[in-house]
Amino acid sequence: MGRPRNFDENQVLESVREQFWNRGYAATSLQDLMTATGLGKGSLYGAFGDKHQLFLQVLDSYRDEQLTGVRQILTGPDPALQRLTLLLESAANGFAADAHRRGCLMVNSTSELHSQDPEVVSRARTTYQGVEDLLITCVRDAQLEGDLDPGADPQELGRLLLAVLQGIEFLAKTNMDASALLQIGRAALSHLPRP
Amino acid sequence: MGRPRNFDENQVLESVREQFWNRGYAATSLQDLMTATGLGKGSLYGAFGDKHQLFLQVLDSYRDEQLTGVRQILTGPDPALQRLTLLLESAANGFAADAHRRGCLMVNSTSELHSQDPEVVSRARTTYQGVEDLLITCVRDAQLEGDLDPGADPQELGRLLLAVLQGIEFLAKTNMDASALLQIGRAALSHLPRP
DNA sequence: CCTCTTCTGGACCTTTCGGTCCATATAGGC
DNA sequence: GCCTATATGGACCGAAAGGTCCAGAAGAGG
Repeated sequence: MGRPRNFDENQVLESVREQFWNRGYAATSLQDLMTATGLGKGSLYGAFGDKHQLFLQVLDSYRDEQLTGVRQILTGPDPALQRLTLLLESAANGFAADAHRRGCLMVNSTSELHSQDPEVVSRARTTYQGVEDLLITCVRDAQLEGDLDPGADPQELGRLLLAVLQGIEFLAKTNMDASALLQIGRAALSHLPRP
Repeated sequence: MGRPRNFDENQVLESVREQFWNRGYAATSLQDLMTATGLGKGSLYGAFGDKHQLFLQVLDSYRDEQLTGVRQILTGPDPALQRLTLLLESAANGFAADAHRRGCLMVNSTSELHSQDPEVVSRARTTYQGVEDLLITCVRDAQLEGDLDPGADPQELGRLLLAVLQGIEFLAKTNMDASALLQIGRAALSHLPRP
């Protein structure tokens, strides 16, 4: 009943995500979103609510994709230590490969809005809690496989790797050399306690 | 000659910094800056130029203070390894102690503006290049003092510590527990290669 | 004490912001 | 082929943005 939507919601969310990613939340205007999606205000408001609600939906889908990506890397068939290496290396390479060094949308959004928008903070918290859990599990696997010191605290190592990951993300935005970013990731792993 | 300034420039820069720190660049309006400083537009524009120029001056003074603070910690009389510990611990404690978890102004500004404002990126780059240099020197000292493996690459270790520092800064903004932040800093140091 | 130069605060301007509203278009259900 | 319900895009709104400008205030120098 009624007239059907004339656009694909996921596709619109992708275009909107690009805008927020390129300019940040406050600096992207409704006009930017309209031109990026080709939609009018009526459609945007009807389908997603106001600017803030639309932004949160972008963050939700982004978080889901991020967690899925990390999970894929950290639960592959290779040895656990190798999976951890792959994660850090692909993060460093990925951040460096982006010509505009945009970094991670969730990180940028958190940095911009954390002191004014609890809903953004809550999404950041669940995202990185999720990544932390995946890392800890993978560290535990590496201990079971005999590649890391079984006496070490897996939570401590997982959190350390999470911090290094975020550090690489930020330093990429300061235009640090790609080789230096990679060096940091490899250094973090090479100094984990061995059995 | 002429009427003298009716305010202290450094004091005004401090008030302005607080505003930018609390709300970010795009979200603080000229009105915010006027009420925060008690000055009119004429005075603000006359003394500091437009909003963007004023912001850059805030970043400059902030960078100087940051580098001075880090230098003070990393060149103290204690053993070098202990100085490194002090830096990471005071960073973790400092970020956690802020009730609003505002993080570092330079980091927040970089995350918000790096893809639109090369002048901000350049300030971030010099800031963290400076911190990196200080860290590398301190690592080298620790090697000379026999507390770290003299065969390790000091640049690699310094950069790793820089990344951990930035990681802690970010995770603080996601409301990670203060104890977890501290744990990360200590873990990073405890797993550095010993002689 | 008068003048000259700079500072000061607010009036004012243009533009753009996010958001609402509505006349029209359009497909599904009967 | 209606009728109904939703989608659509743009007109429209008040508020707020950043920036300019100016009349008056106020020391410093002679």
